[in-house]
Amino acid sequence: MLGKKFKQGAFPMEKVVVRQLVRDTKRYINKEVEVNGWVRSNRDQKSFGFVSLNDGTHFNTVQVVYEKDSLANFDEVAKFRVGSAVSIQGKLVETPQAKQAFELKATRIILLGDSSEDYPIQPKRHSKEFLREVAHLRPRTNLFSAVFRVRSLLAYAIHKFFQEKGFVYVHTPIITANDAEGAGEMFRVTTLDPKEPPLNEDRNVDFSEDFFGRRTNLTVSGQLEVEAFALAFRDVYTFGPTFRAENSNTARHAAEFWMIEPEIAFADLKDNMNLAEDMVKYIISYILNNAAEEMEFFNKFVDKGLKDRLNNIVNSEFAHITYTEAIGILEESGEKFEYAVKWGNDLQTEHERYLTEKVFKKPVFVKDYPKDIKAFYMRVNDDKKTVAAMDLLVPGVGEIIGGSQREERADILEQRMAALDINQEELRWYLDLRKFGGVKHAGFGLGFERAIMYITGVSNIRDVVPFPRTVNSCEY
RNA sequence: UCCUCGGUAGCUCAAUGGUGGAGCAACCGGCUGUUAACCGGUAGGUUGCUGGUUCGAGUCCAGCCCGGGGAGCCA
Repeated sequence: MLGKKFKQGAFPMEKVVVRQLVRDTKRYINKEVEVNGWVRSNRDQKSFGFVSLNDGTHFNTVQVVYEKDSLANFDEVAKFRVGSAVSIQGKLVETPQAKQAFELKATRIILLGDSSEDYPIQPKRHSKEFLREVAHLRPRTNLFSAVFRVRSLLAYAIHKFFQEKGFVYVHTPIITANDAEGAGEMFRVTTLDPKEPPLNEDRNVDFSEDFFGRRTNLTVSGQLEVEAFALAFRDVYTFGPTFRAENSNTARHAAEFWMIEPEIAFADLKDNMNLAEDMVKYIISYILNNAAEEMEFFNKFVDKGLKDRLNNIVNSEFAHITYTEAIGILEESGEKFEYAVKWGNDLQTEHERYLTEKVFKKPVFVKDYPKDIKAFYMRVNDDKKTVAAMDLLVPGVGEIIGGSQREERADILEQRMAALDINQEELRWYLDLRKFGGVKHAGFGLGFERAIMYITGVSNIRDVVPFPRTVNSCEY
Protein backbone atom coordinates (compact mmCIF):
# COMPACT_ATOMS: atom_id res chain seq x y z
CA MET A 1 0.00 0.00 0.00
CA LEU A 2 2.74 2.45 0.89
CA GLY A 3 4.23 4.31 -2.00
CA LYS A 4 1.31 3.38 -4.22
CA LYS A 5 -0.19 6.03 -6.43
CA PHE A 6 -3.76 6.98 -5.95
CA LYS A 7 -6.10 9.57 -7.35
CA GLN A 8 -6.58 12.78 -5.44
CA GLY A 9 -8.88 15.04 -7.41
CA ALA A 10 -7.50 15.28 -10.90
CA PHE A 11 -3.86 14.86 -9.90
CA PRO A 12 -2.04 11.75 -8.84
CA MET A 13 -0.30 12.27 -5.54
CA GLU A 14 2.13 9.84 -4.04
CA LYS A 15 1.43 8.67 -0.51
CA VAL A 16 4.74 8.37 1.26
CA VAL A 17 6.12 7.66 4.71
CA VAL A 18 8.75 9.72 6.48
CA ARG A 19 11.34 6.96 6.15
CA GLN A 20 11.14 7.26 2.36
CA LEU A 21 11.54 11.03 2.53
CA VAL A 22 14.64 10.75 4.70
CA ARG A 23 16.27 7.88 2.87
CA ASP A 24 15.42 8.95 -0.64
CA THR A 25 15.08 12.73 -0.34
CA LYS A 26 16.30 13.57 -3.86
CA ARG A 27 13.55 11.54 -5.43
CA TYR A 28 10.84 13.56 -3.70
CA ILE A 29 12.29 17.09 -3.75
CA ASN A 30 9.91 19.52 -5.45
CA LYS A 31 7.25 16.81 -5.72
CA GLU A 32 3.76 16.80 -4.26
CA VAL A 33 3.32 14.07 -1.65
CA GLU A 34 0.90 13.04 1.06
CA VAL A 35 2.10 12.10 4.56
CA ASN A 36 -0.06 10.82 7.42
CA GLY A 37 1.17 11.05 10.98
CA TRP A 38 0.87 12.54 14.43
CA VAL A 39 1.60 16.10 15.52
CA ARG A 40 4.64 16.34 17.81
CA SER A 41 4.45 20.12 18.06
CA ASN A 42 2.56 22.97 16.44
CA ARG A 43 3.91 26.52 16.45
CA ASP A 44 1.64 29.03 14.82
CA GLN A 45 2.25 32.67 14.08
CA LYS A 46 0.09 35.35 12.52
CA SER A 47 0.15 34.16 8.94
CA PHE A 48 2.11 30.91 9.00
CA GLY A 49 3.01 28.05 11.28
CA PHE A 50 5.06 24.89 11.72
CA VAL A 51 4.00 21.36 12.56
CA SER A 52 6.54 18.73 13.53
CA LEU A 53 5.08 15.54 12.15
CA ASN A 54 6.11 12.00 13.06
CA ASP A 55 4.59 8.98 11.36
CA GLY A 56 6.51 6.30 13.24
CA THR A 57 8.41 5.03 10.21
CA HIS A 58 11.55 6.93 11.10
CA PHE A 59 13.07 8.44 14.21
CA ASN A 60 13.03 11.90 12.63
CA THR A 61 10.08 14.22 12.36
CA VAL A 62 9.22 16.16 9.24
CA GLN A 63 8.70 19.87 9.54
CA VAL A 64 5.52 21.00 7.83
CA VAL A 65 5.10 24.67 6.97
CA TYR A 66 1.64 26.04 6.49
CA GLU A 67 0.66 29.53 5.40
CA LYS A 68 -2.54 31.51 5.67
CA ASP A 69 -2.47 32.40 1.99
CA SER A 70 -2.32 28.84 0.74
CA LEU A 71 -4.40 26.99 3.31
CA ALA A 72 -8.17 27.36 3.46
CA ASN A 73 -8.46 26.05 7.02
CA PHE A 74 -5.43 27.91 8.41
CA ASP A 75 -7.21 29.02 11.59
CA GLU A 76 -8.21 25.47 12.48
CA VAL A 77 -4.80 24.02 11.67
CA ALA A 78 -3.15 26.63 13.90
CA LYS A 79 -5.07 25.08 16.80
CA PHE A 80 -4.25 21.43 16.12
CA ARG A 81 -3.00 20.01 19.38
CA VAL A 82 -0.01 17.80 20.09
CA GLY A 83 -0.87 14.15 19.55
CA SER A 84 -3.47 14.75 16.84
CA ALA A 85 -3.45 12.51 13.77
CA VAL A 86 -3.33 14.45 10.53
CA SER A 87 -3.06 13.95 6.81
CA ILE A 88 -0.87 16.45 5.00
CA GLN A 89 -0.43 17.08 1.32
CA GLY A 90 2.25 19.40 0.11
CA LYS A 91 5.46 19.97 -1.75
CA LEU A 92 8.78 18.76 -0.41
CA VAL A 93 11.37 21.54 -0.54
CA GLU A 94 15.02 21.72 0.43
CA THR A 95 16.01 23.99 3.32
CA PRO A 96 19.81 24.12 3.24
CA GLN A 97 20.19 26.86 5.87
CA ALA A 98 17.81 25.34 8.42
CA LYS A 99 18.24 22.75 11.15
CA GLN A 100 16.50 20.15 9.01
CA ALA A 101 17.45 19.23 5.45
CA PHE A 102 13.97 19.55 3.97
CA GLU A 103 10.43 20.47 4.87
CA LEU A 104 6.93 19.99 3.56
CA LYS A 105 5.09 23.08 2.28
CA ALA A 106 1.49 22.17 2.96
CA THR A 107 -1.28 22.66 0.45
CA ARG A 108 -3.90 20.68 2.32
CA ILE A 109 -4.11 19.56 5.95
CA ILE A 110 -6.88 17.34 7.27
CA LEU A 111 -7.51 16.38 10.89
CA LEU A 112 -7.89 12.60 11.04
CA GLY A 113 -8.03 12.18 14.80
CA ASP A 114 -8.21 14.96 17.37
CA SER A 115 -6.16 14.86 20.57
CA SER A 116 -7.84 16.36 23.61
CA GLU A 117 -6.45 19.08 25.86
CA ASP A 118 -5.31 16.61 28.48
CA TYR A 119 -2.85 14.73 26.25
CA PRO A 120 -0.11 13.84 28.73
CA ILE A 121 2.86 13.95 26.37
CA GLN A 122 4.09 17.51 26.07
CA PRO A 123 6.86 18.89 23.90
CA LYS A 124 9.18 19.00 26.90
CA ARG A 125 11.33 16.70 28.98
CA HIS A 126 9.41 14.11 30.96
CA SER A 127 10.77 11.80 33.60
CA LYS A 128 10.98 8.15 32.62
CA GLU A 129 9.02 7.32 35.77
CA PHE A 130 6.08 9.39 34.58
CA LEU A 131 6.20 7.92 31.10
CA ARG A 132 6.07 4.40 32.54
CA GLU A 133 2.65 5.31 33.87
CA VAL A 134 1.49 6.13 30.35
CA ALA A 135 3.06 3.14 28.67
CA HIS A 136 0.43 3.22 25.93
CA LEU A 137 1.54 6.72 24.89
CA ARG A 138 5.25 6.69 25.59
CA PRO A 139 6.23 5.11 22.25
CA ARG A 140 5.38 8.52 20.77
CA THR A 141 8.30 10.16 22.54
CA ASN A 142 11.78 10.44 21.08
CA LEU A 143 13.37 8.19 23.68
CA PHE A 144 10.90 5.33 23.44
CA SER A 145 10.56 5.65 19.70
CA ALA A 146 14.31 5.06 19.54
CA VAL A 147 14.35 2.28 22.15
CA PHE A 148 11.63 0.21 20.55
CA ARG A 149 12.94 0.62 17.05
CA VAL A 150 16.30 -0.62 18.30
CA ARG A 151 14.55 -3.48 20.08
CA SER A 152 13.02 -4.55 16.79
CA LEU A 153 16.28 -4.22 14.87
CA LEU A 154 18.17 -6.10 17.57
CA ALA A 155 15.78 -9.05 17.38
CA TYR A 156 16.31 -9.10 13.64
CA ALA A 157 20.09 -8.87 14.01
CA ILE A 158 20.09 -11.85 16.35
CA HIS A 159 18.11 -13.98 13.93
CA LYS A 160 20.29 -12.79 11.07
CA PHE A 161 23.48 -13.71 12.93
CA PHE A 162 22.37 -17.24 13.73
CA GLN A 163 20.59 -17.91 10.45
CA GLU A 164 23.65 -16.82 8.45
CA LYS A 165 25.67 -19.36 10.43
CA GLY A 166 23.14 -22.09 9.66
CA PHE A 167 21.66 -22.36 13.14
CA VAL A 168 18.17 -23.85 13.40
CA TYR A 169 15.64 -21.75 15.30
CA VAL A 170 13.79 -23.91 17.83
CA HIS A 171 10.54 -22.99 19.56
CA THR A 172 10.93 -24.55 22.96
CA PRO A 173 7.75 -24.79 25.01
CA ILE A 174 6.36 -21.91 27.02
CA ILE A 175 4.50 -24.25 29.35
CA THR A 176 6.71 -26.80 31.01
CA ALA A 177 6.36 -29.69 33.40
CA ASN A 178 9.95 -29.34 34.59
CA ASP A 179 10.23 -27.73 37.93
CA ALA A 180 13.89 -28.58 38.02
CA GLU A 181 15.08 -26.08 35.46
CA GLY A 182 16.97 -24.54 38.28
CA ALA A 183 16.45 -20.84 37.72
CA GLY A 184 14.25 -19.52 40.44
CA GLU A 185 10.55 -19.34 41.25
CA MET A 186 8.05 -20.26 38.56
CA PHE A 187 4.56 -19.13 37.64
CA ARG A 188 2.01 -21.90 38.03
CA VAL A 189 -0.14 -22.71 35.00
CA THR A 190 -3.46 -24.20 35.97
CA THR A 191 -7.14 -24.37 35.12
CA LEU A 192 -8.12 -25.54 38.60
CA ASP A 193 -10.52 -23.39 40.60
CA PRO A 194 -8.36 -21.64 43.20
CA LYS A 195 -11.28 -21.50 45.63
CA GLU A 196 -12.19 -25.18 45.48
CA PRO A 197 -9.35 -27.23 44.02
CA PRO A 198 -9.74 -31.00 43.91
CA LEU A 199 -7.97 -32.64 46.84
CA ASN A 200 -6.27 -36.01 47.01
CA GLU A 201 -6.28 -38.47 49.92
CA ASP A 202 -3.62 -36.44 51.72
CA ARG A 203 -5.79 -33.33 51.40
CA ASN A 204 -3.26 -31.73 49.05
CA VAL A 205 -4.25 -30.23 45.71
CA ASP A 206 -4.73 -33.07 43.25
CA PHE A 207 -2.90 -31.91 40.15
CA SER A 208 -3.82 -35.09 38.28
CA GLU A 209 -7.17 -33.34 37.86
CA ASP A 210 -5.48 -30.31 36.27
CA PHE A 211 -5.46 -29.54 32.55
CA PHE A 212 -2.29 -31.48 31.80
CA GLY A 213 -2.86 -34.07 34.49
CA ARG A 214 0.15 -32.77 36.39
CA ARG A 215 1.73 -29.63 37.80
CA THR A 216 2.82 -27.23 35.10
CA ASN A 217 4.56 -23.87 35.02
CA LEU A 218 5.71 -21.16 32.66
CA THR A 219 9.22 -21.80 31.42
CA VAL A 220 12.22 -20.22 33.08
CA SER A 221 14.56 -21.41 30.33
CA GLY A 222 14.38 -23.38 27.11
CA GLN A 223 17.83 -24.78 27.62
CA LEU A 224 17.09 -28.38 28.57
CA GLU A 225 14.70 -28.81 25.65
CA VAL A 226 16.98 -27.08 23.17
CA GLU A 227 19.79 -29.46 24.11
CA ALA A 228 17.69 -32.22 22.57
CA PHE A 229 17.59 -30.30 19.32
CA ALA A 230 21.32 -29.51 19.42
CA LEU A 231 21.89 -33.27 19.55
CA ALA A 232 19.87 -33.57 16.34
CA PHE A 233 20.63 -30.38 14.39
CA ARG A 234 24.07 -29.57 15.84
CA ASP A 235 23.73 -25.77 15.96
CA VAL A 236 20.44 -24.39 17.27
CA TYR A 237 19.03 -21.42 19.16
CA THR A 238 15.89 -20.36 20.93
CA PHE A 239 14.57 -16.84 21.13
CA GLY A 240 11.40 -16.40 23.12
CA PRO A 241 9.72 -15.23 26.29
CA THR A 242 10.78 -16.42 29.71
CA PHE A 243 9.04 -16.04 33.04
CA ARG A 244 10.43 -15.76 36.55
CA ALA A 245 8.28 -15.29 39.62
CA GLU A 246 11.19 -14.01 41.68
CA ASN A 247 10.53 -11.14 44.04
CA SER A 248 13.32 -9.18 42.43
CA ASN A 249 13.07 -5.45 42.63
CA THR A 250 15.86 -4.02 40.55
CA ALA A 251 16.41 -2.07 37.36
CA ARG A 252 17.67 -5.25 35.69
CA HIS A 253 14.90 -7.77 36.46
CA ALA A 254 11.48 -8.34 34.94
CA ALA A 255 8.98 -11.14 35.51
CA GLU A 256 8.53 -11.58 31.77
CA PHE A 257 11.54 -11.14 29.53
CA TRP A 258 13.03 -12.56 26.37
CA MET A 259 16.06 -14.74 26.18
CA ILE A 260 18.29 -16.04 23.41
CA GLU A 261 19.75 -19.48 24.06
CA PRO A 262 22.10 -20.95 21.48
CA GLU A 263 23.25 -24.54 21.92
CA ILE A 264 26.05 -26.08 19.88
CA ALA A 265 27.03 -29.74 19.62
CA PHE A 266 30.57 -31.12 19.18
CA ALA A 267 31.66 -27.96 20.93
CA ASP A 268 33.31 -27.03 24.21
CA LEU A 269 33.43 -23.98 26.47
CA LYS A 270 36.01 -22.24 24.27
CA ASP A 271 33.79 -22.61 21.18
CA ASN A 272 30.91 -21.33 23.28
CA MET A 273 32.76 -18.18 24.32
CA ASN A 274 33.91 -17.55 20.76
CA LEU A 275 30.32 -17.78 19.60
CA ALA A 276 29.18 -15.39 22.32
CA GLU A 277 31.87 -12.86 21.45
CA ASP A 278 31.11 -13.05 17.72
CA MET A 279 27.41 -12.62 18.41
CA VAL A 280 27.82 -9.61 20.72
CA LYS A 281 30.10 -7.87 18.21
CA TYR A 282 27.80 -8.68 15.31
CA ILE A 283 24.64 -7.34 16.90
CA ILE A 284 26.35 -4.18 18.15
CA SER A 285 27.75 -3.51 14.67
CA TYR A 286 24.37 -4.13 13.15
CA ILE A 287 22.69 -1.56 15.38
CA LEU A 288 25.45 1.01 14.91
CA ASN A 289 25.08 0.63 11.15
CA ASN A 290 21.30 0.44 10.95
CA ALA A 291 20.05 2.77 13.67
CA ALA A 292 22.30 5.78 13.20
CA GLU A 293 19.75 8.42 14.26
CA GLU A 294 18.67 6.44 17.31
CA MET A 295 22.24 5.79 18.43
CA GLU A 296 23.08 9.46 17.95
CA PHE A 297 20.13 10.33 20.17
CA PHE A 298 21.19 7.88 22.91
CA ASN A 299 24.74 9.16 22.71
CA LYS A 300 23.59 12.74 23.13
CA PHE A 301 20.78 12.42 25.70
CA VAL A 302 21.19 9.10 27.53
CA ASP A 303 24.87 8.23 27.75
CA LYS A 304 27.54 10.52 26.33
CA GLY A 305 30.18 7.83 26.05
CA LEU A 306 27.95 5.22 24.47
CA LYS A 307 29.11 5.19 20.87
CA ASP A 308 32.79 5.29 21.75
CA ARG A 309 32.33 2.41 24.13
CA LEU A 310 30.41 0.28 21.66
CA ASN A 311 32.87 0.99 18.85
CA ASN A 312 35.65 0.02 21.19
CA ILE A 313 33.95 -3.28 21.94
CA VAL A 314 33.47 -4.16 18.30
CA ASN A 315 37.16 -3.57 17.69
CA SER A 316 38.70 -5.19 20.76
CA GLU A 317 39.25 -8.69 22.03
CA PHE A 318 37.17 -9.59 25.06
CA ALA A 319 39.16 -10.38 28.18
CA HIS A 320 39.27 -13.96 29.50
CA ILE A 321 39.97 -14.96 33.07
CA THR A 322 39.15 -17.91 35.28
CA TYR A 323 37.08 -17.53 38.41
CA THR A 324 40.19 -18.39 40.42
CA GLU A 325 42.15 -15.62 38.68
CA ALA A 326 39.26 -13.22 39.29
CA ILE A 327 39.40 -13.98 43.00
CA GLY A 328 43.16 -13.32 42.92
CA ILE A 329 42.70 -9.95 41.18
CA LEU A 330 40.02 -8.91 43.64
CA GLU A 331 42.08 -9.98 46.65
CA GLU A 332 45.11 -8.03 45.47
CA SER A 333 43.11 -4.97 44.41
CA GLY A 334 43.21 -3.34 47.85
CA GLU A 335 39.62 -2.32 47.19
CA LYS A 336 37.22 -2.37 50.11
CA PHE A 337 34.28 -4.58 49.17
CA GLU A 338 31.13 -4.93 51.20
CA TYR A 339 31.14 -8.68 50.62
CA ALA A 340 34.21 -10.73 51.36
CA VAL A 341 36.19 -12.04 48.41
CA LYS A 342 36.66 -15.74 49.04
CA TRP A 343 37.21 -18.73 46.77
CA GLY A 344 33.97 -20.70 46.82
CA ASN A 345 31.68 -17.71 47.17
CA ASP A 346 29.87 -16.38 44.14
CA LEU A 347 31.06 -13.09 42.71
CA GLN A 348 28.89 -10.23 43.92
CA THR A 349 27.67 -7.40 41.72
CA GLU A 350 30.32 -5.09 43.20
CA HIS A 351 33.04 -7.62 42.31
CA GLU A 352 31.77 -8.07 38.78
CA ARG A 353 31.53 -4.34 38.24
CA TYR A 354 35.04 -3.80 39.56
CA LEU A 355 36.42 -6.40 37.15
CA THR A 356 34.67 -5.19 34.03
CA GLU A 357 34.59 -1.45 34.74
CA LYS A 358 37.84 -0.82 36.62
CA VAL A 359 40.27 -3.59 35.76
CA PHE A 360 39.48 -4.47 32.13
CA LYS A 361 37.21 -1.59 31.04
CA LYS A 362 35.62 -3.89 28.46
CA PRO A 363 33.64 -7.14 28.35
CA VAL A 364 35.25 -9.94 30.26
CA PHE A 365 34.55 -13.67 30.33
CA VAL A 366 34.90 -15.31 33.71
CA LYS A 367 35.02 -19.10 33.51
CA ASP A 368 35.53 -22.26 35.57
CA TYR A 369 33.40 -21.46 38.61
CA PRO A 370 33.28 -23.64 41.75
CA LYS A 371 30.81 -26.41 41.04
CA ASP A 372 28.95 -25.91 44.32
CA ILE A 373 27.59 -22.53 43.24
CA LYS A 374 26.53 -23.61 39.74
CA ALA A 375 23.76 -25.68 38.14
CA PHE A 376 23.68 -29.48 37.93
CA TYR A 377 24.01 -29.67 34.15
CA MET A 378 27.38 -27.90 33.92
CA ARG A 379 30.34 -30.06 32.98
CA VAL A 380 32.67 -30.94 35.85
CA ASN A 381 36.29 -30.01 35.09
CA ASP A 382 39.22 -32.35 35.58
CA ASP A 383 40.09 -30.68 38.88
CA LYS A 384 36.72 -31.99 40.17
CA LYS A 385 36.24 -28.66 41.98
CA THR A 386 35.10 -26.41 39.17
CA VAL A 387 32.68 -26.59 36.27
CA ALA A 388 33.02 -25.39 32.68
CA ALA A 389 30.77 -22.38 33.19
CA MET A 390 31.22 -18.87 31.87
CA ASP A 391 29.67 -15.48 32.49
CA LEU A 392 30.15 -12.48 30.25
CA LEU A 393 30.34 -9.29 32.28
CA VAL A 394 29.96 -5.91 30.60
CA PRO A 395 30.45 -2.41 32.00
CA GLY A 396 27.24 -0.77 33.18
CA VAL A 397 24.93 -3.76 33.01
CA GLY A 398 26.93 -6.54 34.65
CA GLU A 399 26.14 -10.11 33.72
CA ILE A 400 24.69 -10.19 30.22
CA ILE A 401 25.43 -13.79 29.30
CA GLY A 402 25.63 -16.93 31.37
CA GLY A 403 26.57 -20.25 29.83
CA SER A 404 28.43 -23.51 30.13
CA GLN A 405 29.63 -26.67 28.55
CA ARG A 406 27.06 -29.31 29.47
CA GLU A 407 27.85 -32.48 31.35
CA GLU A 408 27.69 -35.17 28.64
CA ARG A 409 28.88 -38.09 30.84
CA ALA A 410 25.75 -39.86 32.05
CA ASP A 411 27.29 -41.27 35.24
CA ILE A 412 28.70 -37.95 36.40
CA LEU A 413 25.46 -36.13 35.52
CA GLU A 414 23.46 -38.65 37.57
CA GLN A 415 25.81 -38.22 40.51
CA ARG A 416 25.38 -34.47 40.32
CA MET A 417 21.61 -34.71 40.18
CA ALA A 418 21.57 -37.08 43.12
CA ALA A 419 23.82 -34.76 45.13
CA LEU A 420 21.54 -31.83 44.42
CA ASP A 421 18.39 -33.84 45.06
CA ILE A 422 17.00 -33.45 41.54
CA ASN A 423 14.32 -35.91 40.46
CA GLN A 424 15.88 -38.11 37.79
CA GLU A 425 12.61 -39.68 36.71
CA GLU A 426 11.20 -36.34 35.64
CA LEU A 427 14.32 -35.67 33.61
CA ARG A 428 14.72 -39.19 32.22
CA TRP A 429 14.45 -37.78 28.70
CA TYR A 430 17.31 -35.39 29.49
CA LEU A 431 19.49 -38.23 30.72
CA ASP A 432 18.55 -40.19 27.59
CA LEU A 433 20.34 -37.58 25.52
CA ARG A 434 23.58 -38.80 27.12
CA LYS A 435 22.67 -42.42 26.50
CA PHE A 436 21.88 -42.16 22.78
CA GLY A 437 24.78 -40.57 20.98
CA GLY A 438 25.63 -38.03 23.60
CA VAL A 439 28.52 -35.75 22.71
CA LYS A 440 30.11 -32.69 24.20
CA HIS A 441 27.96 -29.64 23.73
CA ALA A 442 27.64 -26.16 25.13
CA GLY A 443 25.41 -23.12 25.13
CA PHE A 444 24.56 -19.85 26.77
CA GLY A 445 21.68 -17.56 27.58
CA LEU A 446 21.63 -13.91 26.54
CA GLY A 447 19.11 -11.66 28.25
CA PHE A 448 17.53 -9.82 25.35
CA GLU A 449 16.50 -6.80 27.42
CA ARG A 450 19.93 -6.57 29.00
CA ALA A 451 21.42 -6.48 25.54
CA ILE A 452 19.07 -3.64 24.62
CA MET A 453 20.04 -1.79 27.80
CA TYR A 454 23.69 -2.25 27.05
CA ILE A 455 23.39 -1.02 23.46
CA THR A 456 21.08 1.94 24.15
CA GLY A 457 22.49 3.02 27.50
CA VAL A 458 18.98 2.96 28.99
CA SER A 459 19.51 1.87 32.56
CA ASN A 460 16.12 0.46 33.61
CA ILE A 461 14.68 -2.74 32.12
CA ARG A 462 11.18 -1.26 32.49
CA ASP A 463 12.13 1.23 29.81
CA VAL A 464 13.14 -1.30 27.16
CA VAL A 465 10.04 -3.54 27.44
CA PRO A 466 6.88 -2.23 25.71
CA PHE A 467 4.58 -3.15 28.59
CA PRO A 468 6.79 -4.34 31.43
CA ARG A 469 5.73 -6.90 34.01
CA THR A 470 7.44 -6.61 37.36
CA VAL A 471 6.57 -7.47 40.95
CA ASN A 472 3.23 -5.83 41.77
CA SER A 473 2.96 -4.26 38.36
CA CYS A 474 1.01 -5.61 35.41
CA GLU A 475 -0.82 -2.63 33.92
CA TYR A 476 -2.18 -2.69 30.38
C1' U B 1 12.56 -9.57 50.88
C1' C B 2 16.25 -5.94 53.10
C1' C B 3 18.61 -0.88 53.14
C1' U B 4 17.91 4.12 51.53
C1' C B 5 15.63 8.51 49.39
C1' G B 6 11.16 10.53 47.92
C1' G B 7 5.42 11.61 47.07
C1' U B 8 3.03 19.56 46.66
C1' A B 9 -1.03 22.11 39.91
C1' G B 10 -1.31 17.76 33.89
C1' C B 11 4.53 17.60 34.02
C1' U B 12 9.41 19.22 36.47
C1' C B 13 10.26 21.38 41.01
C1' A B 14 10.21 25.60 45.25
C1' A B 15 7.87 26.92 50.06
C1' U B 16 12.27 28.51 58.52
C1' G B 17 5.80 24.83 62.35
C1' G B 18 2.47 30.82 60.76
C1' U B 19 -1.88 33.65 53.89
C1' G B 20 0.91 26.96 49.17
C1' G B 21 4.54 29.51 44.47
C1' A B 22 7.53 29.25 39.68
C1' G B 23 8.75 27.24 34.81
C1' C B 24 6.65 24.18 31.12
C1' A B 25 1.77 22.23 29.30
C1' A B 26 -3.59 23.83 28.69
C1' C B 27 -6.89 28.05 27.41
C1' C B 28 -7.24 33.47 25.33
C1' G B 29 -4.46 37.15 22.68
C1' G B 30 0.15 39.16 20.10
C1' C B 31 4.19 38.24 16.70
C1' U B 32 6.39 37.39 8.73
C1' G B 33 10.92 31.42 9.55
C1' U B 34 9.82 28.71 14.10
C1' U B 35 12.25 24.05 15.49
C1' A B 36 12.52 22.83 24.07
C1' A B 37 10.13 29.31 19.63
C1' C B 38 9.22 34.02 21.91
C1' C B 39 5.94 38.07 24.50
C1' G B 40 1.35 39.28 27.45
C1' G B 41 -2.86 37.38 30.08
C1' U B 42 -6.47 33.49 32.25
C1' A B 43 -7.54 29.21 34.71
C1' G B 44 -5.64 25.28 37.44
C1' G B 45 -4.62 22.45 44.61
C1' U B 46 -8.66 17.53 49.82
C1' U B 47 0.07 18.97 49.57
C1' G B 48 -0.38 10.01 48.50
C1' C B 49 -3.94 7.81 52.58
C1' U B 50 -5.29 7.29 57.90
C1' G B 51 -4.48 8.81 62.64
C1' G B 52 -1.61 11.71 66.28
C1' U B 53 1.30 16.15 68.52
C1' U B 54 0.28 21.57 68.37
C1' C B 55 -3.27 27.70 69.30
C1' G B 56 -1.75 26.44 64.20
C1' A B 57 0.98 20.82 60.07
C1' G B 58 2.87 20.58 53.01
C1' U B 59 6.56 20.88 57.10
C1' C B 60 6.96 17.13 63.33
C1' C B 61 5.49 11.69 64.93
C1' A B 62 3.24 6.60 63.81
C1' G B 63 1.12 3.14 60.45
C1' C B 64 -0.16 2.08 55.49
C1' C B 65 0.05 2.82 49.96
C1' C B 66 2.95 4.15 45.70
C1' G B 67 7.60 5.42 43.18
C1' G B 68 13.21 6.03 42.57
C1' G B 69 18.19 4.24 43.80
C1' G B 70 21.13 0.23 46.03
C1' A B 71 21.50 -5.13 47.69
C1' G B 72 20.13 -10.33 47.31
C1' C B 73 18.35 -13.82 43.33
C1' C B 74 19.58 -13.89 38.03
C1' A B 75 19.30 -13.03 32.28
